[in-house]
Amino acid sequence: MAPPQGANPCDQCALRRLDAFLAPSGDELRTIQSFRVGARRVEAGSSIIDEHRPSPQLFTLYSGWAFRYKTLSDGRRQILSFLLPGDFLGLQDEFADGQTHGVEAVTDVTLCAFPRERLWGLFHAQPKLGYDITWLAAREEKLVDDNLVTTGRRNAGERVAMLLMHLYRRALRVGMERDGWAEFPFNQQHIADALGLSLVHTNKTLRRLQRLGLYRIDGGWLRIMEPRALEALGDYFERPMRPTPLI
Amino acid sequence: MAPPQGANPCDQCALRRLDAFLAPSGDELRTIQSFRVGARRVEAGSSIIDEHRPSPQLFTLYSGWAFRYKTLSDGRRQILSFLLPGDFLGLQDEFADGQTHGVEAVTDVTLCAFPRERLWGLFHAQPKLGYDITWLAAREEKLVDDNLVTTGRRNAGERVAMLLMHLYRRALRVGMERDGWAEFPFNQQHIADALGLSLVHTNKTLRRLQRLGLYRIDGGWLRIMEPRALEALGDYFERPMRPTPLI
DNA sequence: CGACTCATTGATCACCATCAAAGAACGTGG
DNA sequence: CCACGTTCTTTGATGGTGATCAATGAGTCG
Repeated sequence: MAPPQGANPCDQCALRRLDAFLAPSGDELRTIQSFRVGARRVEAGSSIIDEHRPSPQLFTLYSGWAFRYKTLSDGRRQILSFLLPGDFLGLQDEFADGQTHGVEAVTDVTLCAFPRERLWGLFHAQPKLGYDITWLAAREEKLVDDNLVTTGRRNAGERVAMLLMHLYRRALRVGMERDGWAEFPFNQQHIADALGLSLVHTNKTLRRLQRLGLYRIDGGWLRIMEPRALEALGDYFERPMRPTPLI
Repeated sequence: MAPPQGANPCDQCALRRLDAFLAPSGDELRTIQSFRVGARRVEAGSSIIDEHRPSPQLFTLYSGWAFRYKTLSDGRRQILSFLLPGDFLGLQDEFADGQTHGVEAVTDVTLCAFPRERLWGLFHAQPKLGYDITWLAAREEKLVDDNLVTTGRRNAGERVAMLLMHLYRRALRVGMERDGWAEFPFNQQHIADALGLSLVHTNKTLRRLQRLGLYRIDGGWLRIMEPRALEALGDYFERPMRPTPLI
């Protein structure tokens, strides 16, 4: 699960073997590798980026699941988006004057770390990588846009349906799948915090959809039994995604 | 209100005189100007970017107010964020395979237009401008993050308080202000759609906060009477923003 | 003046939050 | 190996926030 070690770690990056990611040119790969300053490991439940302290590093999530969140001062928490392998984190800090979000690991997680102060240098040295980072930022915003529609306009059943389909699709995309079951390491508190629902109501809604036979969750794995029904219920039809850059 | 015409329109850009924006180098300004293909005018209530058809152009909003939105298939609408002069629009389309958002003008609006197919060329020619566009994208995502916290975790009074402070601050920043009153061209349907509330409940909540003397709205202008109270109610304390790039 | 849009208010109801408690799963230590 | 603590899930009961329905008022335009 840990990123490769040694002289040219990015050459052997397991993520790059996935269809989900674009192959960079040799030059680009070398630049990425020289931008990289090492790996980091964070265990399940721990903080990757503190909500109120800007991180001196940027990361690409290499393995595991994480999420971005914000909390109000009385403790109410909103999960903004979930992070899977290949996602780039910490970019917002660069421009937000400290008013940003936290990132927490759901499972044990490994990350590739990059020094924030060299971000501009990366754009300068390889404009294509700058373009790719913008791409990743735009994709990330699209996720939040979708989540905002969910919390703003969908009811509980629709929210759950949308989230299950969304996470299932993303897990498949990066190979977190076996025999039609996708990794699903979340507890109901995570789901509630992502959907803007209470824990109790999240539970009741999940059970209702499960009794209808739309999906099953077992031992941290999710299987979608009725994708059409869940898509229709959530009014959420995602097309297969183009391959994206991987920094 | 329209952008300057002539040979070197960006030299006389009124927006660039505001403290809110960073001054580009001469080279950068020339590159921006050559990237620009003209101006466009859209009247209040009309569509700037269609929700389901990717736009062949990118825009910088030059004057007026607009908003980004998504609708569900049964017509429920969620406003994702509001746009003010200086905001850059259409970037997401570049990477989203058509699954994107619409943009609609609240007031009459003018825009500077840029050809999408030359975006990569811009990054290539002037990496600094690529960096700036990433900056703008990250700032935009921060707005959506905040709105997601609002719809997910704030109650009606908190939502309204947060939105009023947010829009007031942003309007002041770009000079849409006179004697402590900020432009406020929104109707209650806009506010409801942005906050994930019904029109009726939005009205009742607005009236309640107004009766408490926290703010006043009159003829399309907003005055905040009790900024501290609104900030505390919304649990939303925004620090003054650094100057941002202007493309 | 009539048509239209938008703001306002009251009445009713449902979805979801909150409160409370018990069950299931798991790890730890006695 | 079992008792116990911890975490997570599940269910029932109750209440409130906000949705929905309905209607009137206010302002504007042709």
